[in-house]
Amino acid sequence: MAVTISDVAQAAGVSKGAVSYALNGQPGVSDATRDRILKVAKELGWKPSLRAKGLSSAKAYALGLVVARDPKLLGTDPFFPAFIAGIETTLAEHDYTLVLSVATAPGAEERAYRKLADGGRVDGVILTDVRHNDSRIGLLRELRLPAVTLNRPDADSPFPAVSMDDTDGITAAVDHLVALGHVRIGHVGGAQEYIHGRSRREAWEAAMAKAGLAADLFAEADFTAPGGVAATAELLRRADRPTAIVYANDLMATSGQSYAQTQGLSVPGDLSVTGYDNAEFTQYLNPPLTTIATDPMLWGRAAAQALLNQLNGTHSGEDTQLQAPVLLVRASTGPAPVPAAGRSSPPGLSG
Amino acid sequence: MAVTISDVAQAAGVSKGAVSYALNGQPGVSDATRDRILKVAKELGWKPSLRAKGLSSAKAYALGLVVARDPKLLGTDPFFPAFIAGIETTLAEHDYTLVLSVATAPGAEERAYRKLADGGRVDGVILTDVRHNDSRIGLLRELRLPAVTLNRPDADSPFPAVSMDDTDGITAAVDHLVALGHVRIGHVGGAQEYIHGRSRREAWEAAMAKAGLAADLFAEADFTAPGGVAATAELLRRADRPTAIVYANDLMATSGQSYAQTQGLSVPGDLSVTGYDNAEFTQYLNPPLTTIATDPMLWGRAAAQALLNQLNGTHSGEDTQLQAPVLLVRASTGPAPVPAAGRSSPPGLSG
DNA sequence: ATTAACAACTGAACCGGTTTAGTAGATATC
DNA sequence: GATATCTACTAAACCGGTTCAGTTGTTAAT
Repeated sequence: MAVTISDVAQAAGVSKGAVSYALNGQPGVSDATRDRILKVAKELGWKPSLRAKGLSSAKAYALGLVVARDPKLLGTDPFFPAFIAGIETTLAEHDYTLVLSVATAPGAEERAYRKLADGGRVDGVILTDVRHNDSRIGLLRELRLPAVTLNRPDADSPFPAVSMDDTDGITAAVDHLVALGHVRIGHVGGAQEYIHGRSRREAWEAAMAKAGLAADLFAEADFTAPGGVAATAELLRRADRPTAIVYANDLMATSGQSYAQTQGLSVPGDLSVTGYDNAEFTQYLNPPLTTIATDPMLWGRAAAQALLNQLNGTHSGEDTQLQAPVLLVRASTGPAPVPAAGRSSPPGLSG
Repeated sequence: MAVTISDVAQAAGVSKGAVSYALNGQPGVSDATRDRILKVAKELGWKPSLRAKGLSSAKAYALGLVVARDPKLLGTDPFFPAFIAGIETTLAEHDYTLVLSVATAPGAEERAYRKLADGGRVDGVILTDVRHNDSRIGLLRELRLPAVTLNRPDADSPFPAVSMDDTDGITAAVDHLVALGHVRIGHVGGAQEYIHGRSRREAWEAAMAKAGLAADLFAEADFTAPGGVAATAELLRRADRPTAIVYANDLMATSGQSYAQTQGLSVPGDLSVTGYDNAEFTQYLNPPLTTIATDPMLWGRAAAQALLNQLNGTHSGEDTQLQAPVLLVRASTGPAPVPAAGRSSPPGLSG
């Protein structure tokens, strides 16, 4: 068997308690004794059992993350891996690990949170993809599970939030398009059930209003590629079809751009396109995608830190506000097309 | 505080031991008593503490996965999210959770495994991205941490493996290109340090040999987009440049295709391209990418199952062999170009 | 000189389960 | 009728830490 605290205590000629004090830097042992104990512990290669520690101190030394996504969609989202990497960089500095749960089926999400809470597997969870009137907030309160939310929920939430304002990025995209002479700038939004779906649409509306333009070219989609195609098709069918579309994420922008091209439109000649997230593949699209670069890793770091602070009681009480994302201009945006005399539709869109 | 086994015992008028027997379906209690105990437990809402269970039964009820990747690269890989989702579907049926570790810095990988092993945070780990002479195998043996590897390591490994043969997919891609009349079929390989990097190259070589073609158009890259660009550039600079390139993954194929297009080559007119993985965005490329569709979710399921089997001693001793991936033909592959008389290079490649 | 305060430790209780050893009562064995 | 066997249970040890309540020896205060 592995070496335990008793082995160390015996080898050092002290009691278990003394070893515990020595290890945890608590008073109750002299410096000389502490050094001796630590030396013996090192020699024996003692690694305190997390299980025993957890039992006696009623902590799990783990944080939970439940990702609710269609598995098909999961692989397409560049956010999570980087976000998780960010969480890890924070946890690596503390004695915590990350327990990841993927809920693919409906209903599985709540079960996942209960599973994490029930046996005391985690000390707290990070809530992503916060929804309008998110039921998870009540659930977590009922389960007495500490949490941190990504962005502040619209419903009343007792949990600290780590926010990254969408407004600036979307505003920058709209401003960029306006500067290029675009007037009919559409928006393909993510599911409005998600607060980041909403906030991006609201940011688009606000930016349009600021520019004195009507925000009437909106199509709701669901952050997926097929959804992006459908929403793009809908916007392009309109009589006053947009000359530019601001998408709520890269995947929809990618599929939307691809769809427009198959319809005979030139990007950016006939249609300018912007994404959101700066997924790496977007720079290899044809044309490379103008998009908004967020920093998911930083977000992960901050969220984990906020949760740890809350757990050890050093939470400031204020939400963490992260730096706003920046617009990356690439080749998918260009000057607004000059309307050709006597022809209102571009080729390929006659249907 | 939460309700414990003692509360249940007291409420049911039995000893703690009886409750434990009743809960775990062990003999030692009559059916009548068992029912009564379970009923009381349910009424009180008792959820046995995983921590206590873990301490007394010396189990963590968790599996570990260490992902060693540059954070930049992480978000681009469609494999992991789906793979993890697969692991979860298996774990959901058992009382296990997944502990995820992301190692971004060099050296962090070994630390991550040690961290998981030391405190007894996990009962076993799943090893992905197995490398040539992978040092982790010795490490895990030293740490006495059970494991399952994805694909069988080339070095001697005591751990069961879950394998998905690359050969068939790559062979199908080469055959497809040969059928289209291609003769100079190159391969942009992943890092040859990885056994899946090697096996894909070997599969390409074997398929070329089978078709009576020379396998001399090889360029090693590293599974990243910039690497794909560099390797593609190298192949296209050759005097006998390829008319088709089989890439070891989608990301390199994407960036390689993009690079070829910027050099004035038409895909597939001048150059046919195939990927590997079937990342969702590949169908929205311009042209959509011919690629090889694996099933990472299935792989995750199988790996988790194999590890659980090993942990409870029901491991069969044989490696699990998964179904081979299939070729998805899309528009990035087409007939080999007919050499134009008097011109050996296409436009744009004069430099 | 006496008491108080304190530092440095020990022994034991405790966290919430599992598991072993033991016991009482019923039933079977000869 | 004495002994063995089985069932259904209990009490207590145990897992490996943390922490509380004492104990001892030393220094400070009066």
